[in-house]
Amino acid sequence: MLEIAVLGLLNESPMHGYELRKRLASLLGAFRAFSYGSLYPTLRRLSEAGWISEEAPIEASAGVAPRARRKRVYRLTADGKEHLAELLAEVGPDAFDNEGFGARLAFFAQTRSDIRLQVLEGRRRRVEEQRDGMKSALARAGERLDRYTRELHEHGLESVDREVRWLTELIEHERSDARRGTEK
Amino acid sequence: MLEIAVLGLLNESPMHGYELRKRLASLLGAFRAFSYGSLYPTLRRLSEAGWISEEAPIEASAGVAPRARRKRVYRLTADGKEHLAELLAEVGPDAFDNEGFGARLAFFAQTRSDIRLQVLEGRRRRVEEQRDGMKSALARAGERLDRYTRELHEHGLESVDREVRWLTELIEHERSDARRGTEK
DNA sequence: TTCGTCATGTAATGGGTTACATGATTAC
DNA sequence: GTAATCATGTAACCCATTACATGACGAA
Repeated sequence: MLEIAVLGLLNESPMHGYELRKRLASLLGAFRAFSYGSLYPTLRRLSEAGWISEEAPIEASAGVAPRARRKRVYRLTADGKEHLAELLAEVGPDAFDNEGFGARLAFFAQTRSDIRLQVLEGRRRRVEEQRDGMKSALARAGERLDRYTRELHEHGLESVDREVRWLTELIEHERSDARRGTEK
Repeated sequence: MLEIAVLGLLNESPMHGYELRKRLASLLGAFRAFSYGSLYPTLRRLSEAGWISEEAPIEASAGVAPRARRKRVYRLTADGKEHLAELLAEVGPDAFDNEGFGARLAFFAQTRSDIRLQVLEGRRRRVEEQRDGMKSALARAGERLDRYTRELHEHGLESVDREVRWLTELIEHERSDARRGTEK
């Protein structure tokens, strides 16, 4: 999750950790922020794996030892680019849960069109299942539930219902794009 | 979170762990399930704290030693009832995030009316802040965003917007209930 | 010169999941 | 008699947060 987000952002442009965190927050819509306590260790790990390179700040030459250890700029390596492409193309179960889907959608512009469609459809299937489960649970227990619990469930149901419709629109859009691409 | 959910459910009726987990899943609308790996240790902890009591299955008297260690039924103690009331009345920041609010709303029927109003209003304030943040972020970056990221943000914005309106309805309902209660 | 914010990091902790292990009970 | 599901539990792990610590830089 953090991994895919970091690699995806660094694919757009090299950055240092602090900046990365801000872009992360705005990208993921403030619903996920990630603290430095997880970001920096992740950068370390990705660097050790060879997926990103770490451009240390310029060491001053003379013996002044300014020890200005600032702005370590990270950039995606060729291996990292490849790894990111693999991650984005993984359409396993993780790609359809809230987090995984959000991360993938955020980098859809960097994703192959056929994969985009698979992700969208898988996500829709998942959300539909959730919706159906909620719907039947509500139908079964609806009368016995107190006002607040029912209200909570109904609002939740409407939310997933809206998401299904939204996904359907995205899928249709994606399909018509694909058609336009092949027919001529 | 698990603590409040477990205590809240046990306040409705005594139950054993397995059953508790199922009720938890349906109560929290399948968006949170909790595995046994967290449920049983929690039951142990709550039991040690004296908030719930553990009714071990009946030991057979004769020397047959049936070691039937099944269905440990848990029930809320007087201390536990008190503790639950305190938890539900805590209107700190935790009460307004997704998890905390969901847990509290699920047990609103067991919550004092004035606390209900505080929780609803705090939650609304929180979601409004989120909405405003998203709105201005979208206004600032909207044009530069690629189609998918924008779509994701817009859908997110609509969702929080809907939640604000929903909360407003709940609050008004709550207020009119309170009026009906005092005016005569 | 002091305050805000930029910038990087670590250690302790937390709250959970996964995978595993065991066995009783029920339905077929 | 065997499969499903009821029922309880543990150990290893994971991914993150919190709190802390440090210090540079720009603006008032």
